[in-house]
Amino acid sequence: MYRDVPARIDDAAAMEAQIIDFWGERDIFHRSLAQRENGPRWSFYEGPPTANGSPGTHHIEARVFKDVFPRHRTMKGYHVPRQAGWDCHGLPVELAVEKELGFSGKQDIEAFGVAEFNERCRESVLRHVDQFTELTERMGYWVDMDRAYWTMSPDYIESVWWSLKQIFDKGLLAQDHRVSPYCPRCGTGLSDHEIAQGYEDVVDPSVYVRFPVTGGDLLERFPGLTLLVWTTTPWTLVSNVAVAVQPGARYQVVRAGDETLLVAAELAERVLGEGTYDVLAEVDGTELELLPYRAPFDLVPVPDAHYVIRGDYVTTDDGTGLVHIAPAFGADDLAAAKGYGLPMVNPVGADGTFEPEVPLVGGMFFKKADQPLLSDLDLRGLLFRHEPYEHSYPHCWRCHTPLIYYAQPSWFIRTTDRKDELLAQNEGTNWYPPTIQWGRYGDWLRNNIDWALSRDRYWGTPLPIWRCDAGHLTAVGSLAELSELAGRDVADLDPHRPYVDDVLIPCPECGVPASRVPEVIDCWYDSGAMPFAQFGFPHRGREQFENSYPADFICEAIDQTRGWFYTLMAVGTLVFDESSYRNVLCLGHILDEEGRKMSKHLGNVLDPMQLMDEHGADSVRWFMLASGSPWQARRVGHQAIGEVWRKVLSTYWSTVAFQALYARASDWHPGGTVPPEHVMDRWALSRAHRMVATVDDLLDRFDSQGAGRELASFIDDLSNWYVRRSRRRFWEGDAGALATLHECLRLLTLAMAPLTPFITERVWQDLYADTGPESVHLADWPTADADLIDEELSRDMDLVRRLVDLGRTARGEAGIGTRQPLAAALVSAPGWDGLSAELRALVAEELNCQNLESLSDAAGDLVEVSVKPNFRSLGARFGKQTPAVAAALTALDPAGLVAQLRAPDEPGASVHVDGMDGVTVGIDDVVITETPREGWAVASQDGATVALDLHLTPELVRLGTARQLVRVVQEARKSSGFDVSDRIVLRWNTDDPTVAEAIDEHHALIAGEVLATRVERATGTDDGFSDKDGTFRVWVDRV
RNA sequence: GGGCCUAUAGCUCAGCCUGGUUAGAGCGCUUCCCUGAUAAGGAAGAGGUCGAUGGUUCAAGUCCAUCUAGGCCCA
Repeated sequence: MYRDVPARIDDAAAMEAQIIDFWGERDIFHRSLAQRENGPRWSFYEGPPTANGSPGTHHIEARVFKDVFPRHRTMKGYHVPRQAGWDCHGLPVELAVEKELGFSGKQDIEAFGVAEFNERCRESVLRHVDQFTELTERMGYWVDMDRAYWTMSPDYIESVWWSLKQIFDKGLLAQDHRVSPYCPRCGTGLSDHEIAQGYEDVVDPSVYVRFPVTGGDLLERFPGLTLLVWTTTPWTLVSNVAVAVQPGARYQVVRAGDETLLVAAELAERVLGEGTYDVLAEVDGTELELLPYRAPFDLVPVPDAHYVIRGDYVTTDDGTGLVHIAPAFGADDLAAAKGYGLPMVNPVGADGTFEPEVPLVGGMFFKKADQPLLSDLDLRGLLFRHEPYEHSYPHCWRCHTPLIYYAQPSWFIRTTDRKDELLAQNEGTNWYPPTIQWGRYGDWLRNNIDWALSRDRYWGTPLPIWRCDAGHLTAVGSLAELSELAGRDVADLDPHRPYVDDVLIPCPECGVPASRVPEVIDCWYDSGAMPFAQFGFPHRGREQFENSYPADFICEAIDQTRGWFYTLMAVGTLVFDESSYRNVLCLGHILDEEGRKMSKHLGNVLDPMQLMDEHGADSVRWFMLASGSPWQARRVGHQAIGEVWRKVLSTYWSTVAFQALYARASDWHPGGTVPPEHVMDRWALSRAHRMVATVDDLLDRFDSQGAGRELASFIDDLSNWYVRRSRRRFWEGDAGALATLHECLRLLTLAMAPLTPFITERVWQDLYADTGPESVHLADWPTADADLIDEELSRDMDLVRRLVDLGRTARGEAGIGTRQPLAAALVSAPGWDGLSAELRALVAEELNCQNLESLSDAAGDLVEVSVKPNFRSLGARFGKQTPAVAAALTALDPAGLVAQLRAPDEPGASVHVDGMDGVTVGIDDVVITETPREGWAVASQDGATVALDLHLTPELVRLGTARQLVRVVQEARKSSGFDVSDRIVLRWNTDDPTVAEAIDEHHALIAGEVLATRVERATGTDDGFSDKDGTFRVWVDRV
């Protein structure tokens, strides 16, 4: 028996809260996993959100997609364990804590104490994880949070250590001096994918500086020769050691005013201005090699330097083609300078300021040094030109400090050694959308550079490498291993700094004490290691790991292409020679209603909890899944989410409420199967089974938008066609109708359950839990029965609905309401002749016409025929000749042509076309439109015509009046709050004798329609209900 | 400078892979209709050079090229 179902859900959030309690009380999530334990495995990896702040609306997006596909697969019988995870380490957490403590750099942390600082970091993580847990539960994301992996847990760290040791043993983990972007505020280098997050547009000086040549043949030929050098980082000029030119490029010695300048031929005009100089000579870049010059500054000693060198990377795209070289501050610079044995000059300290003893700029932050240096150059006449230059420059993604390209020792993973394998792994990965694979992501892989792994920080996985004074390196793969090496039990040690730093081991090679290197690792490595570290593999969880690797499905937003998607693939490929995922769904970002990124800065952030409390989690979920394309940036707003409820979920609910209302009213119980006989029932079931097959297929292909579209369209068909057309049968308690809607709603509820788990659970509890599994989420995915899918009936029903629409159009244009019965309608449409009597009756009833006839049966004179070529079918047959055939068809007498085409024993009509032989067209090659000549209200579209007989007899008018009265009485019943099965006494009154006559004549019909036990004429004229013209008045009383 | 995405009604978006001669939906506006479930539903009206140009084709919103604008990502 159904539960009593309210007509409306007024408070979606309250309903959802009850459902969350229900799931919790009955442990439905865990049971949904347990009951599939023996099913085939479908492996999903949860990308851990960084627990460094409060969750935002964009977290709902990714988490909905991570929920819907595992739910679908689970219903289909797969075992889909879902372990939650939290990304605990890293700069973001440290920065948040620094901010809380009011720190401004590493010195403060050292003074405060690393142990205490890391304890604060741990607390901060716990705090933020609580908020994520709350969001996750509220939105109905089913993921196992009781067994969540924490990247800061000792088990996890040990797994990471193990994998790093694997990589170390393969010779792929090494320390190197390299120029890499470095954040002077945070005091650490950043990896490439971190830099990717932090480009900001800035205005830097673009300066052209004179470097006077001090020797060589060229100077003898051109006294006063000066190199014109371009740079956007004037502060690096202090550390200049050389100038690089492109070998093979042409350089010109030019006379401009009283100066003799050297500049790339291609750039001379752009730099100097057209017609302002004379070219004195032209030389190749190689001829300039070793040409000495005077450095722009003499603030720090730079021995054995300051001459022109070759630089293959130098371009003549911008600047002057003469590139200033400062090896400490540019990767290319360092490489080019190395070949000449040039010194590396670095007067900038780790905090980003010039060494105090440097004249002019000592103690100054590097960026701040540009201005005084430029003024000095200007004073000395070396500044040729100075203009602002807007470009994007990398900044620290957390603290927004401009990064400095800085030579320093760092630990790298040599991913470039495994580039081909990474490309091969990518080849075997399915990307949604596919363009990412060889677009954005493939591009990144092809330009792969080594992974800068180390961070000179505190709160992170310590790099498990011990080094002795002799420089021997020992990689350690677990605390047990460390205990063995150290000769004491450290199995229970917190593997974080500073505790792990206190463990010394005798170097296995030379026996002298070795201590851990000071660095921690990039937290992106932590998350990339989750496929095995989430189980603590290989120290524990071996079976779980082996059963789940690689993942069948992962999903995050597009910013992870160079983040998690990369680190996951890189770690997997390096450690196991196989990428850790097969299918990856890559989501577009969420924007605000104006199409801008959501950011605290702009104040356009939507609070996710508030959003769900206002609209319900189901509406928000549906919006994320089905509104617009998931892999494109989308705008989120209250209006769009509210519409989901009004259009989709509320319509679904009211159909459920309708079914429950009439099932209960007629004491109907689900159970015995009633074979669908009625044409509407057969149609609805066919439609429902097709919906199930379609949604299943789309969800298999990760197309939630398509699935949502199909579900919404089915809900619309069910509510606004099946139910509306079948209402009378429900009033009568028709078992076929009730059984059909029961089954359709069951299929719908199951198919929709992965998308909107709350409302479907509510419906399941109210209608289905009695006769099926106790939760919709413990049910099996429904099987689409191909035998019940009737394509012919679907096509016929489409025609019926088209004809009904046309009939309404015709009524609208004639100004005759649908309630006024008409005597006849004429119909012409392809397929009309094949329509069954019951479907024709449907059209007649819907159009309120007593008779339907075929227009082509009507006398020829009454009918106007027009013929239009059907280009689609003609084009396929006649190609180039299509227009000629079409023109010939149009020129023919339409009536004659149609007669020929319709003749039973002829294959078609032959048409004369100039220059062509034996052209024959069939009935499908034309669109025939038939319309009556006059006296009818007509509507036509695409070869279908409905014509209404507008002639009203007094009988028809009286019947129309009766229908008007019925309608008013129904309205009266409703607004009086009567139950649908209440019997009434109906009293009426009117001044119009023809109206009275109509009511008298049809009183039995009226009584039946409105459930009146008595119909009587009254005398009063006040109160009651009246039609809008006031021609009659009615009173209703419950019996 | 490179890569990718987007451009269709006032707004939000389908349609494009697989070309067919009257380009759709929702929201909003106007008029009308229907309604013993519905915050619904239906019809009509207003609103489109389908970003621009060129090409392929009998036929282009759809395929190709170039360009413009916006966005994302990278150097």
